[in-house]
Parts: sequence; C-alpha cells; structure tokens
Amino acid sequence: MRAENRCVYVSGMDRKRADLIADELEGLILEGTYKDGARLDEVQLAERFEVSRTPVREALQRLSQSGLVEQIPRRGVFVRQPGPVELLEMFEVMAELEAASARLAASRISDQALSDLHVANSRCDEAVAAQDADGYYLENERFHAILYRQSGNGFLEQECLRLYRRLQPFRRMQLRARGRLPQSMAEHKAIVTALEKGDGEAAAVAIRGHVAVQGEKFHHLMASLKHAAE
Amino acid sequence: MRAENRCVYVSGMDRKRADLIADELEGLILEGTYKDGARLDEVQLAERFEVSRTPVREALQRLSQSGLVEQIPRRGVFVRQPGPVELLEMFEVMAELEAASARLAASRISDQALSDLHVANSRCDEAVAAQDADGYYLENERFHAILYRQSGNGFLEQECLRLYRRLQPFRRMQLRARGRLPQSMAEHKAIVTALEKGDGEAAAVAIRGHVAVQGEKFHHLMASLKHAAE
DNA sequence: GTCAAATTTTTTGTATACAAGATGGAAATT
DNA sequence: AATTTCCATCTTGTATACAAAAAATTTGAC
Repeated sequence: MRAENRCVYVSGMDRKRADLIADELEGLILEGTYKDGARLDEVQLAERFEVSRTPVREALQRLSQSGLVEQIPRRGVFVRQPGPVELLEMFEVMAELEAASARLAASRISDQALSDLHVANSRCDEAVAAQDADGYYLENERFHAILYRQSGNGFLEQECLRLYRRLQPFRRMQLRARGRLPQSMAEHKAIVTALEKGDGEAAAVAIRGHVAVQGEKFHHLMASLKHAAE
Repeated sequence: MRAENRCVYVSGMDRKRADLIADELEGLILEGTYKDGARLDEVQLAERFEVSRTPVREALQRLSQSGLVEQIPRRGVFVRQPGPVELLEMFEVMAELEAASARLAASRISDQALSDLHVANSRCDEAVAAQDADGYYLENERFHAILYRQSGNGFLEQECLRLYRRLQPFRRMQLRARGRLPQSMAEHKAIVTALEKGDGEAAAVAIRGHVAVQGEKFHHLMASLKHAAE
C-alpha cells in the first residue's frame, strides 16, 4: 500500500452521525430555538434525529465541552446561554486575543496579507453601501481571519477562531445598531494603517477598541439581549 | 460583585466513571506514559480500567476536545504531544493571556489580593531556599491563579487556568534550568510592584517576559524536549 | 387538608450486541 | 517477483438492553 495515503485533515470526509447532530444542535442553540435553561432530552433528540441515544449523547458531550450546554451529572444537559456579565467577559477576552494577534502580526505580516486586508475592507465598504448585512459579516470575518493568520501563531489563530465563532450571533446583534457600520469600517482602516507602519502597539490598541463592548455598544448589546430573552 | 453562583466542582460529588478515566488518561499522557503518536485502543483501555468501552469512549472524546489526543474517524485516537513549534506558540498565547490578566488586574485588584500575592511570593522564596521544587510549583501556581482571579474576568480566568494546566508539564521542564528560579522570583516581585503602582502596562510587560520562552529558556526547552522524546 | 415516607416512573450511565469501515495478508494474475 | 484483488480479522460507530439514581406519584399518618 502507498504511504501517501495519509488522510491528513480531510474536512469534507463523511463524518459520523454524532458530528452532524452536534453541528445541528449547535445551530439550533445559537439561533435561539432552544432557549436558555431548556433541557435537552436524549430520547426526544434521538427520535427527532432518528438515531439511537448513543450518537446523541456524544453530540451533547461535545456541546458541553464547548460551553453551549451544561451537563449536570445524573440530571441532564441544559442550554446555557451566556448572561450579560459573561458576554462582556467573553468580548473582553476576544479583544485581548485580537490585540495580541495584531501586535504580533505587525512585525510578521506579509505584503500579500496587507493587500488582502485592503481587499476585504473594500468589499466591506461596498457591502455597507449596498446595505448588504450578510456580505458585510462575511468580509468582516475574512478581515479578522487574515489578522489571526498573520499573527504567525497557529495556536493563537485557532483560539481566536474558536471564540469568534462562539460570539458570532451576539456580534450580529451588536452591529445592528444604526451608524455602527461606518465607524467599524473606520476602525478597520486604522488597524491596517498601524500594521503598515509596523506599529504593533497602535494596532493592538486600535483593535482592542474595535472589539471591546463599551459606550454605546454596551447599551445596544443589553437591549438586544433583552429582546432575545423574551 | 460576585459572579453567578454556579455549580463549580462540588468536591464530594461522586462523578461518573468516564470522568475518572478521562482524568487518569490525561495524567498518563501528560506524564509521558503514552508517547506521541501512540494509539489508544478502546478495548485495551476498557480492560485496563475494568469497564466497558462506553465510558472509555466518552473519556477519549473529552481528551480529543482538549487537544491531548487526535481522533481520526474510523481509525482510532492517537496521542498528540505538541511539537517544539506548537509549544512555543502555546507559551506565546499563555504570555498574552497573562499579560491581559495583569493589565486588567492592575486597576481592579484588591488590597487583600495584593497581600496574598506577597504571601505566595514569600513562600516561593522559602521553597527556593529549601530546594523544594514541588513547593515552588505549588506556590507559583497560586501566584498565577490569584492574578487570573484579580483580572475580574471569570471567563479569562477559566481560559488562563485551562492553558496553564495544559502547559504544566513543560513549565516543569523549563524551570529545571539552573538559576532560573531566582530570576523567576525577581520577575514575580516586579509584577507585584507594577500592580501596586496600578501600572497595567508595566505589569503586562513584566509578566509577558516572565512567561514567554526566549533566550536561554528556549534552549532549555528544546533540550528537555529532546530528552523527553526518546 | 398537609406533610412525609414509600413506591412507581422516568432518565441517565454502563454493558453488551451488532453493523460497517479499515487493516493486513494470502491467493491469483501479469 | 511484483502487483492487484479478495477475503478474514480487527476496530470503530451505532443500537439495544440493563442498572442505578432522580423525579414524580401514590399512599398513609396526623
């Protein structure tokens, strides 16, 4: 047999049922179908997905690890949406991780990546002009993903992506505030400028302010949380 | 302002077998009993722990999530020790997370905590004088744990603790270098001084230098890795 | 009628049974 | 002899069966 048959990270491979269920449940929780505190019944889910309890349990354990649900031994698993305090904490950590990314990237970033950042920003601009929220989110994500990558630290990149995904639904809420999009764009440009100058500290400060929840953003987040909770 | 009172590891709660197996396996991997790349056979482990495959599988999935093993679908799970590059990356992230903790703590830390830091440092000093490595590690951990807590950000605290635990065995290697302990102590004191002055940036810089792997520390880490690999 | 103890029911955790994919080697073909 | 194909075996993934712990309900005493 050929040694080159090393299946390294083929993401699209046929995954097991448990994986699919985990993804599906994650979506349902993040999208709010299962409210905070709701119990996730194993047998119900098994029936719903037309599988046995085994893959359902596996999926639930995965969600438990990633923090979306809480598993109380011999009691069951419950949806655990972060409250206002925890959300602020998570955004604060996100800000710090991104600041670290930016600081490291300032001295490591490639010209190609800088140009990619400009492209992503231009597309963001277009999306803002076209009132295309989805397009904006997509290019915004690309912008941040490039930054993580350019930190030159693969582990940091993964951690950033993990938290970014976790906060995605709340970021969406947050940006809905009128007038935030142009300001957000200006911040993006300031970040790129700092990176072009190779000024890590400036880039870190800029992105920290970009991500952190403060001032008006705080009130908007609280308002949207209230709205989502009912 | 106390955080939500959620069930954080009630000591006496009898945990399920899968949890105990996960802890046991984690220890075995970190301590090096299972080398990098080794396959963890479900039935073997089941026999070894005298349980069925079910709790073993649950434990393995947990380890897979925390990154200690890699699970290749329909192939098995394999021990995945971080290589030199990944280790450096992890230490870099640890340094940034701790720097963030320190920066935030500078404006939020309580007098009580400052005094606790002094106590931990004194005990570290004593341990160094007595050549008591274990004592040093214990008090060092306490020192850092206090810092995380004083960041005032529970999420950040948890993330720091998670990475700290993951890096524990390598930190141990690293500190074995002759002369590192006194220097490490001096760094601790500089951190406390910065915190007392409320100078977040200084504290961040100090702890970043304290945690990062650079200069001599780099060579020691590489040497100990080589030694551990054979 | 209220409260409490006991029993029933439900649900989680574990064991075992079964199915499908992967591994390795032998047989067959070139 | 080398390579390919096929088959036996082993391992993982899923289903089902069973055990134990919690929740719910009934029963009984006051």
